[in-house]
Amino acid sequence: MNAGRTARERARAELTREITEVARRQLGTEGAGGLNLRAIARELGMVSSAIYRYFPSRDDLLTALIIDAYNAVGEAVERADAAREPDDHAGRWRAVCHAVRDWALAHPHEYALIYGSPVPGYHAPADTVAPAMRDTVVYGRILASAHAAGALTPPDGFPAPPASFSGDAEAVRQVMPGLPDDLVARAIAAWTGLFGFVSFELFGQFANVVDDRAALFAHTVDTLGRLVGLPAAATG
Amino acid sequence: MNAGRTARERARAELTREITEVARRQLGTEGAGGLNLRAIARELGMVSSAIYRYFPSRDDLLTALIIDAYNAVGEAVERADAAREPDDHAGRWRAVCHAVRDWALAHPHEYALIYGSPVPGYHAPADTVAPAMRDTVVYGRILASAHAAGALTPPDGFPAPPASFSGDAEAVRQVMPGLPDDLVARAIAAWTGLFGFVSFELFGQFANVVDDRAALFAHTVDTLGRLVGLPAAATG
DNA sequence: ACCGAACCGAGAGCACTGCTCTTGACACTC
DNA sequence: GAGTGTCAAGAGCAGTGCTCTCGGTTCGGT
Repeated sequence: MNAGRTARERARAELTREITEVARRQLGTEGAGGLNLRAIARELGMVSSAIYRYFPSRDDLLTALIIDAYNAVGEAVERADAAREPDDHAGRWRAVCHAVRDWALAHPHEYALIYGSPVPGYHAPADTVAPAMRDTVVYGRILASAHAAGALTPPDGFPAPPASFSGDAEAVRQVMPGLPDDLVARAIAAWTGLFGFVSFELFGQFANVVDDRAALFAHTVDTLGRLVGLPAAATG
Repeated sequence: MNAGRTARERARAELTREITEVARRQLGTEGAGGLNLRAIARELGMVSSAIYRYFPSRDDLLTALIIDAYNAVGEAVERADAAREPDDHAGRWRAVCHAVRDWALAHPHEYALIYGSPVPGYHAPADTVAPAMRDTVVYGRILASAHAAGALTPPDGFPAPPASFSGDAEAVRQVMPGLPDDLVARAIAAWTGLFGFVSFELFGQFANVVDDRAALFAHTVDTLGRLVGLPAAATG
């Protein structure tokens, strides 16, 4: 997309990219909130006010980083999913979950930026919602395809969702078409459970409690997958 | 604990309390990171440097607030648990989960402070670990007592945790004695799932997706409770 | 080829932050 | 009552996000 246009525009695009790059590195060492326009400018050998030619405010820079982060985790998830055989639904689920955790462990501050507490005073603009959905879409696709293939055999003995849930279930079915209400509810529980685990691990809630987090995570993923009806013991 | 001592010491304790109180209110409107020593001083009619007589740094004030928040949620959970009949394990589980969510919804910024992304540059001192355990201890006590009463009938068809998990399970059994490894693993999944749900709800991940969050939460709590073996349909 | 307009970086400056240091007044202890 | 430790106040430092103005460069239309 960078091909044509004037020299000025190419320089602008290049500098914009450099700014976000330095900002992302600064985010990696300092965390959000420690994001420092003047330090970015210093590292780029320019003056702080020049940054404002490219980002009208600190929040706009943050928004760019948030979108990047959503896209990064979304891409990681998509790649992990694509690497599996399409009808290996349990394998895809497992791969996707581990992709989320691996990405989070590799980019803790970016994970915190999108799945941690919202930055004070910052309110996400509409541009973020599409990238924010990428991983969820993949997740829904896996379950929908598993359900369509008749590969979901959810364990019973679990309560049914209340009738009032059917409206929300219908909305969620946009990303996982065909699933009945009770499986939609379980899918949400599994999805939030996944991120709950990763957040606990990343934010230090497991300190001095769980040591072999990788093993427990793998087992938790299997348990949550089983909850939505994926087959229990596959090869991996 | 405030009874004796000199007037000076009482004044000091009083002012310390007032500072944390104003800080907590400021936290509620601005969120952490927006916590502003000068504004606190202004509201108290004193000069900013005077604050440093009571808290050596902004981080120490934050630590006090974190401890307060852990204690607040811990107390809410303890109260919810105590209000139920001791052998109504499903009811206690449900009450505890709803207490967590209710408290979080009532104090979103304080929840974010302790269960959201860690504050940049801040590292929790040891004083925080005991208050941080209060809710977990209650949770473990419920499951342990349910297990001891033979009230846990976990659904089967779920995978067993790997043998390597037994070490961690032994450690976790300090707060839920008697539970077998597989139930310890499921208990952690349920606990992280609970906070994953609350975090998703509070941090905006459910926006435009789930509408009737209270209903879905109640059902998720029942589902997670069933996962660890609590009876499915009780009166509530 | 030129010329006005748009864009650019530099720099000064504003209001604000956390934090430090010094000063003079007060309260408590002996 | 003298001496000592504690206190709030104030000035000040280094740093922040952001605004505005200033010359220089580049672009697009004529």
